Amino acid sequence: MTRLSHYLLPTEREAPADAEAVSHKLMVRAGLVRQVGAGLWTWLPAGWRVHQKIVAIIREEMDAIGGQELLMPLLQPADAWRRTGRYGVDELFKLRDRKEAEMVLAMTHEEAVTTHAAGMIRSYRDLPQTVYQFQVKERDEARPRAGVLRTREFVMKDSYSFDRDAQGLDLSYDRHAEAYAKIFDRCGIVWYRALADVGLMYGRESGEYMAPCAAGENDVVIGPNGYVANLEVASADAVRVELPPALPEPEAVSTPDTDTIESLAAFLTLPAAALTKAFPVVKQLADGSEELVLILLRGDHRVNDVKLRRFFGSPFRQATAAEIADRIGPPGYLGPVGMRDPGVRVVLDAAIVAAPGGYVAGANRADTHLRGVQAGRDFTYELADLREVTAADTIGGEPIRIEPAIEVGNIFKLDDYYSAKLGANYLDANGVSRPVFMGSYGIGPARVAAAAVEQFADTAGISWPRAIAPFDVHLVSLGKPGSPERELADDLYERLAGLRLDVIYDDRDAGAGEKFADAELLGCPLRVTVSRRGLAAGELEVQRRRGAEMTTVPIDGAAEAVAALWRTLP
RNA sequence: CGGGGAGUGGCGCAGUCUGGUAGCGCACCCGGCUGGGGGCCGGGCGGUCGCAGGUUCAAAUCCUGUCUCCCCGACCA
Repeated sequence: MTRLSHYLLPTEREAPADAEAVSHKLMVRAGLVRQVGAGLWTWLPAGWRVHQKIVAIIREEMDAIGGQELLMPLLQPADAWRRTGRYGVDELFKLRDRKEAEMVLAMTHEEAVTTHAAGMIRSYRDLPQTVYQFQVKERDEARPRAGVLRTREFVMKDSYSFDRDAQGLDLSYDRHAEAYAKIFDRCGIVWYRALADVGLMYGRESGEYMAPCAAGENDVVIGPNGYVANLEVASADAVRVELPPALPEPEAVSTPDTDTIESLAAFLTLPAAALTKAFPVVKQLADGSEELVLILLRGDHRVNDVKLRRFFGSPFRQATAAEIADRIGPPGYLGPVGMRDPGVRVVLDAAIVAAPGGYVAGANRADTHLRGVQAGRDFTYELADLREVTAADTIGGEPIRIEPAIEVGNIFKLDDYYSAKLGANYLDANGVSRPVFMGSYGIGPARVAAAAVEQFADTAGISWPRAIAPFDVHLVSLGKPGSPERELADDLYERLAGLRLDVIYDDRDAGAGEKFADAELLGCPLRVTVSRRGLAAGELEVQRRRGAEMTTVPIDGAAEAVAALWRTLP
């Protein structure tokens, strides 16, 4: 019998002073987690029950698509990480053993699993395979934050698929996508699958599973017809803008002390969208060479770094003041026409040419801008979608939303990136050696829990989806030990447990208010109250946590009635 | 990594400017009352004031160094 009088559930009336996120405050207050250090958390018994319920759901769905559970070590030799090029990653914890051998604490397990694949998979007959584990990951985060949302150590479900070729990988990837949809639906959270950046090191395709919530660190763009994309990669139609007519040729305008878009717009009494913003960057190529590029955007738009990096296919940095002065013009008055070095490459954001008319651009001379500038006629350019979507944009004429969200899972097509580097090859039916095609798929159970807290909390506390609540029923007994209502509660506990419900039984010698407040804080889907009052009336009070609706059930057959009600809950 | 803030009993805080016996609320322990929204009365326990060094007759308080934690941003294979 799980009695609250003997259960380690240290609830707090007040949240930690330094907590900001709702999930951080409530998970601490409800006695689910306690902090050990920055980004390092202990899961207390009730919190661990939530975590393990999420794990159980994931395990069932991974098994359902043929996943095979295994366990790989957290502590690993550095060698494989050097070979995949990931040893230099800042977030990777590095250490030495007593023999001074270089070791790492794994942040994921591609190196280990691919090394195993290289040793165990020989023939096309050995493929496909999918393995998975629940294992701790270690990341030396620059800034852990928001309770268990962003930590340095956390359990991840990571799975890895091995296929003969890209088509096989596509199937494994799709099967994971189906499993993930079931997992997040079963966990009862609101989620989106978003288009995502694959990063520089990765292959073809990836998806991010995003749970919208206020504490989210990512922004997702949600449009019509199921369009959902991470803001990093999202595209949309910019707000239309009325432009001044194009002039036969650019015309210089004196614009003293207008080196910001705001001041220039005010000076010319034009909307910011009728101006152009010049953003000089330096593309950094793998061979160490660099190239100065001028990015041109509408005045009301911002550069999206991820899009620009993808466009270049390489990292970039902002140009230095010296580089700008030498080859373009004075800061605040940059533009594509009349650059000191006319050979500087100009890349135009697609939103600029979407509207006809003449733009204003810097003249590359102090205190001077040009009016009536037309791309193509006045300068040569390349076109690319490089701007960050704004909430005012539309898609197909429909409005969009931008919501903060937390990434609870992701799926990647790695192709042969790791297998090629670590020699994971097999012989095909013709005896030809080929690299294994891999996929990598993660879910963070802690983030699923935190997202559920964020999404459903109210002023009284947490409101768990029933599938991942620490307990199904919070049984509250009022009255003194030894009283008839206590005896009834004891009996009810056994009956509910007999119906395979998980019950937490508040048998403490405490006031009703305290017990109710703790029950609402902990957030189990049903609260059942046994009291003298109810006993006299022959009924029990049942409160649904979500919405706080009260009902009563007759004492006779109460357990069955509670179980039936529980099955109807979200 | 840049900026800002904070370390005083389990939690939340005051005291630091202006050096002089370490306090408050909650929690906790004991006794009693109460028993449907964190109730009441009485009596208690608990703190090397993050750490180290210095100044001083005397340091939570002043000085130096250091560690840790939080928030915003950058970053986030």
